[in-house]
Amino acid sequence: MSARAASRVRLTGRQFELIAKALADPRRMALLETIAGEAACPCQRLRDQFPVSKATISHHIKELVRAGLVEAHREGQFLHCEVQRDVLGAYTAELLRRVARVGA
Amino acid sequence: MSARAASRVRLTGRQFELIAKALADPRRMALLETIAGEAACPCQRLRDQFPVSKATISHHIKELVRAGLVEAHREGQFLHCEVQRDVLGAYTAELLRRVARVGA
DNA sequence: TAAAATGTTAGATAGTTGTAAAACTATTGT
DNA sequence: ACAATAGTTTTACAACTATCTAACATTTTA
Repeated sequence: MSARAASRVRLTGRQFELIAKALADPRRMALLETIAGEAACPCQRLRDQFPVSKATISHHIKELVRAGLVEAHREGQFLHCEVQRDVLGAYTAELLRRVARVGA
Repeated sequence: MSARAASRVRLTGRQFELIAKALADPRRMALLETIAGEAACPCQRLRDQFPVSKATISHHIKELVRAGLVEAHREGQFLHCEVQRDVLGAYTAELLRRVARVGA
């Protein structure tokens, strides 16, 4: 099902770039992994697990949302973050497509 | 076969980071795509297609090799570059694994 | 209302990096 | 040997970015 879902997502060239950059920072990648480990992860839980300021977390979340890898919605004072696996799937598919074997 | 080949490659955490960073720059990504489009691409062909100095091309190639995405071997005065699709496959597999659905 | 908790924004700083010019090495051709 | 070609390395610089502190807005709780 995840492969079919990924094929439904259409990435623009710009989004492809944003995703690649978002994934390039190790800390941000780690944050994404933590978000992926929870159904709906509030930012505060991220602060408990990483030795970074809340400003930095906020910044990284913004980049992940901008890339489309994460969706965030407020619930009162909390910001719930949810990973978008279909977008990541579309990225890996496009990545492999761009480097596909010639004439195959 | 490409999926089986990818599963044979084992990425260290360090290499995972290097690959992510190597893919993050649009120009370097474009170079990788061009390399992938040829059986064995000499650097000079890259210079013809991109408006960058040879120093810059050399630098990007070095990063791609460092990440393991490209293998290069000299043949006389030429440097032939070849994309390592199994490494890229291992990267995408590891990426999806790290963000896999919980308990699935 | 006051205080506490959660997250955002603005500004500053330190580190990283993409780029080119220039000097260099190494190979090929005349 | 000389010149031309292919690529590397060094150095320098401008742009970007991860990070923090401090001030702010918003929501919950006492």
